[in-house]
Amino acid sequence: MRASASQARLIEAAPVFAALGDPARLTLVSRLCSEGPLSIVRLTEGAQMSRQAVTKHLNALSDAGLVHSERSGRERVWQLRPRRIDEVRRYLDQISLQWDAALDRLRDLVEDG
Amino acid sequence: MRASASQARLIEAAPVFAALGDPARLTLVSRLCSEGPLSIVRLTEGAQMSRQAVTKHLNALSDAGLVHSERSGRERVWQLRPRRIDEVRRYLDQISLQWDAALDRLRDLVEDG
DNA sequence: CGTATATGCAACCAGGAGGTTGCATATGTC
DNA sequence: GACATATGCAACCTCCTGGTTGCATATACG
Repeated sequence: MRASASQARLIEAAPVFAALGDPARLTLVSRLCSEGPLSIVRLTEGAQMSRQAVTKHLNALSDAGLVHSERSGRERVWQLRPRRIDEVRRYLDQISLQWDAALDRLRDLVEDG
Repeated sequence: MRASASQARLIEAAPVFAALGDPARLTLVSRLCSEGPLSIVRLTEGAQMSRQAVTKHLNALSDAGLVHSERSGRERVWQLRPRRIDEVRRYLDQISLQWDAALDRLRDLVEDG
């Protein structure tokens, strides 16, 4: 596995990180975690912003593949996509692995030189 | 562990995710991973932006605790803080755990009801 | 049908993010 | 000291983000 290949894969994670990088959105994710699938109105209760703002954040999370929704009667119910979370975790594992490998190479350089 | 407590901890991760949520910054992180500590000029080579822009991104990563720097002669050398990466990974573990717990609760509700 | 609820959509607005350029400062080298 | 290199700092600009409000639409319910 070349560094450039794994780097290209890592860069794909940027939109996901960006989606998680907002306190309001992280709060929504957390609530969907602890309370399960919820409608927009339910998610707006307790969130200190308008329903429309909540919808915007949910769409941002959806674009990143972190949540998905389904219309149910006159409600739209949102829930998490845990798979995507696991993918992000694997991205971070990749960073750690690359870092460990870099440390090894540096050590070898010192020893060889 | 109450949900509100773990949620509060999760929200603290937002700035770290935001720092990783930019392709340019993820590229810098990746390069520091694969090439080890680098000066600003070295990091600017290959990055398609000015040295000052690179510095801004490095400062953003630094604010999030993901990198740190040290002056060495007339250079400033930047390197990763792998500990912070591990912390973020633990945040994601927390999301997954909460999600699994939520699924269990939902299943119990169905069975009990 | 009429009414209340839940959502969708669009216009609008302030502030910050990400980029640039220009210039000042610090360090290495001769 | 003179010169080249590496960085720091500030002003400036553009665009996107995150928020709002207002109104339209869809569904439940009597």
